[in-house]
Amino acid sequence: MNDATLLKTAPDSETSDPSKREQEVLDAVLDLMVEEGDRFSMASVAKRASCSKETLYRWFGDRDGLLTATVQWQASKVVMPRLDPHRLELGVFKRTLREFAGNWLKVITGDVSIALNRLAVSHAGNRETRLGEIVLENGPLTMRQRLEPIFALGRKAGYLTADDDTAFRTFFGLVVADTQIRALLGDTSLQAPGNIETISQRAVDQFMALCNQT
Amino acid sequence: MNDATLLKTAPDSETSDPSKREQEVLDAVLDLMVEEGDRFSMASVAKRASCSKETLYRWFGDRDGLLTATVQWQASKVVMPRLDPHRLELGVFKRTLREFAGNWLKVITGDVSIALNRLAVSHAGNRETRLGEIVLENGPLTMRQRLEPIFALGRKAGYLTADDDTAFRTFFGLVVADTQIRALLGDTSLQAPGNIETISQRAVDQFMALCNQT
DNA sequence: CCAGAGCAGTACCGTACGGTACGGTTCTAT
DNA sequence: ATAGAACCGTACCGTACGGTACTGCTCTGG
Repeated sequence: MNDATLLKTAPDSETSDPSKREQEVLDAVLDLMVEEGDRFSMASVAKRASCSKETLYRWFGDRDGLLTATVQWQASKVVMPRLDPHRLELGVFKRTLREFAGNWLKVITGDVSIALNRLAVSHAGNRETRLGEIVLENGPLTMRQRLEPIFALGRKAGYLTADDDTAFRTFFGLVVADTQIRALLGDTSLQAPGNIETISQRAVDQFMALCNQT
Repeated sequence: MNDATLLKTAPDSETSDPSKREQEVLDAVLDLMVEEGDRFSMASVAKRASCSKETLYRWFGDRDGLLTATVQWQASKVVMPRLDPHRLELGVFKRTLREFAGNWLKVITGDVSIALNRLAVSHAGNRETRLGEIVLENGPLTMRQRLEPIFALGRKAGYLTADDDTAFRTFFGLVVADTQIRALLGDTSLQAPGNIETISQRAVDQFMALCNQT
């Protein structure tokens, strides 16, 4: 059926997709991460997922392997809407960017994203682990990849003149601003409803004003 | 001499300024924090600072007290230039903002700031500790306080129409963008020399373009 | 010169946790 | 039906670290 039920028991956790059961374990880890940050024990994971510690170690190698698998699992779950219209009117362009911005803000202010980024940040800086790298790849860098084709279309239609570097940096800054770092530092004053829509709207307007100047 | 040499031995570490010797200890902690993040032991602090663990506990209460004192000590060291000209020509206004932006970028990409923010981020989320709160207050919130009088002057001179909330969020976003989160996640591709000047320049130009629209 | 306090250095204690071993049970493939 | 593997639950081990206790040394005030 799935590779985790084969005799050889998932040889390398980094290459194979997690089985159903493994996914349950990883979701348990995500829960614990939201609740306790980095301070959960392997025993608590085993208990929460109703599995044995031995199984955890057989499947994921060690604690860091479990964390890595969890981060990758979450990354695989977050898919951003990818609208790629071939013809691009200004209204559609702006709406696309607004949706993108809103979606992004919702993701980075979510419990799981905050927990994951806290984990990655606190583990970054020591070699031995690739957590920071992975979150970096699946955060800003992936967003950039998804944004670039939209920028390209906008550029083609004459709405935008800046290069990808500048455009992305500007867009990121206007949309995210201090939201993420404040969330990571524990600021809870961001949960005003409708806040995200207001911010997305303004950010895209500002972005257009900047990139649309002749 | 100073209160730490009195008989009562620094009753509450949160209220009194650290003595010379205490400052040496706190600087040792900062060093260790840069080197090993959050994973240094009290024993390693004692060794590095050539003091006894007992002294650490007498002065700072417990590990969290030591971390808190360290964060506050560093915060007290970082003073941003505070130029407040009473008359404000456009050139001076823009130059002031550029210097502010450059200084800020230099701070947040520095080793110590990164280590401190990593620490605060990883400790945020659990009650029991105020580290996130403290870094938040001494990071974005202090920057905002320092920026507001400058904004006020600019507004008075007609260079800027946005309210403080919008102006600060916009300025922060354009200046910092993804720099800080990438640094915290371990991205080292930011050390290009002259980078900061380029970014500051562009950010302020963009800021003026946005806030200067009639 | 002496009394007393603070401190460095070190030994010590309790605990929590990463990682392993093992007995008993369930599932599967033949 | 049965052998064998995976797996759960739990007991176990070693270690690392937070926090305390103890022993002298040093410095200061009288």
